[in-house]
Amino acid sequence: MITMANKRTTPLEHSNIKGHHCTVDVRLEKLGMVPFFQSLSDEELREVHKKFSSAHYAGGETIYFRDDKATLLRVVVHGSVKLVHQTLEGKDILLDMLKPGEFFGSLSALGHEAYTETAEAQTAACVLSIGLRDFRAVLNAYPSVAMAVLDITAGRLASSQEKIRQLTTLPAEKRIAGILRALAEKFGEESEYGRLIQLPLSRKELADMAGTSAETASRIMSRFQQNGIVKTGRQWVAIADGRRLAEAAEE
Amino acid sequence: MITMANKRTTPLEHSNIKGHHCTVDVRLEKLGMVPFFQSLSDEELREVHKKFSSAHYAGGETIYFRDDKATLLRVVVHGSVKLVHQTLEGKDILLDMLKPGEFFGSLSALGHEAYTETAEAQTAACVLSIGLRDFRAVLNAYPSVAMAVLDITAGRLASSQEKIRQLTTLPAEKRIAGILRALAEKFGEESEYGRLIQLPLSRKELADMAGTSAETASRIMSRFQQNGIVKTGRQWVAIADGRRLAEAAEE
DNA sequence: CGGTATTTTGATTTAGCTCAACAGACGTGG
DNA sequence: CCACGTCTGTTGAGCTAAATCAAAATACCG
Repeated sequence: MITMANKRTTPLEHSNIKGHHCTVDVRLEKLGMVPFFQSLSDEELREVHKKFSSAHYAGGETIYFRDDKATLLRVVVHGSVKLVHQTLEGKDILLDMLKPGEFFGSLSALGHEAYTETAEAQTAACVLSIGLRDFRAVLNAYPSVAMAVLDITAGRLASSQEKIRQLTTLPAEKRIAGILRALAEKFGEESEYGRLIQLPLSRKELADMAGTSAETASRIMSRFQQNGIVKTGRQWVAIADGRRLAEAAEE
Repeated sequence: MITMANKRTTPLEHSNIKGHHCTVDVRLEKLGMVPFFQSLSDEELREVHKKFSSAHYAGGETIYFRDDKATLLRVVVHGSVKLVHQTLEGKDILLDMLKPGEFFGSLSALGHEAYTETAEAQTAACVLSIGLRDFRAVLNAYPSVAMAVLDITAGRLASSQEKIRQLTTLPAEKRIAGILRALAEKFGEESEYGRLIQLPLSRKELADMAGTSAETASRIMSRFQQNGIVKTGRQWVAIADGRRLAEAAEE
């Protein structure tokens, strides 16, 4: 249970992780928690782990840019990473926010393709990476891993199509409500304000996820707060009334 | 080169395929053309083919409904199939249009999941299907096939995210222009009208692909026709000036 | 030739964008 | 610890692309 004296001070836990937290032990442990490596034995896991190298990023730091040559597949070990499509006119699309255990980067590229999005550490983050060639070798060696990766990718495709549906059929308010629900599900922790989304989450980011403008996102959040559905401040959001939020997302 | 006397009569070739066209020979030949089976030898292909059964659908016929229990993976052998998200208010989202060699249906479901979209034969179509369990066995037996399926799925995820970008950043006209380009690329054949999209393609379908209304799609198509960019009639579209269409899709 | 489905076109409405100004929070350095 | 500058968020006022509503016109089908 997180508590704060001053209502408006950010209630987020700032995990001031330093580079030294990414020890081999932590990395191995986290790698075993990655969904598609769960089928591996400790022995196999240790073998696979050798192929990975680790890196640490400060919050806000870019991990790779769109159109960079895609050579690595990465796994979030600690912190959170966001995937962004940046457009020419400075309008961003926030595609996904990843938490430990999720992978990103290149998959299909047999070699010389480029990343289709930019990856940025949202909080301080520890990330493992493996060369594509090595990863393909792992997939060949362990069909169960390949299967799991396929399942996850197919799942992401389904979510992406669901998002298209929401963009074309739902008004901004319902889209935001849906996004808040998903974020609370994924990053939420109980707090005195309700289910607190453990991420620095600005209006602009919400807007970029919902495909709307920061102003519209702000207005909608104000309305939600007035109605007692959320409690929110600068860079943070907590769900005060999940029931009513679900209703607001209702179609 | 397709020619027609009357300008307004549909210039589409109506492939009046009958059930008997889906012979074993044709099926085997087509299966070999499927991207993810290309790595297999004739021997292996014949073996895999045994697991498939075939079905024929009339144009407009539904192959499966959203929320049906997902048990089969299917491959288009002849004709075209469209994948649609139907919403409560009758607003459809056209997710994809598939041509021979492409697969659809369930992938990840290890068992008791449901289809996330509805599949409908757009023209008369011949479709092969394989039980999920059998397909997983094929993937396990032939890692190269699993790899190819993963590549294709990752590619579809990228397209889907690209579509999200277009929906949130581009005006309807540019989205339609982009869609016409993609369709012409995939289904186009040269004709007296220019590159003719070999599909029955209504304004409503275009609208459902672009996430706009049929009226808006109609207005945009009229404008394109006035400018000499396309030639179009009831249920058909041909690209008269690919250059200018590309400009219209420009961002 | 009548009936139906598709497309076009017009008129009106509106959600949400943009522009603009302001206010609150945060951090930093004095 | 306070003053100041810089972000982030709030709020208001118009504006616009596109939705919706409503006919009419055109193409296809038997």
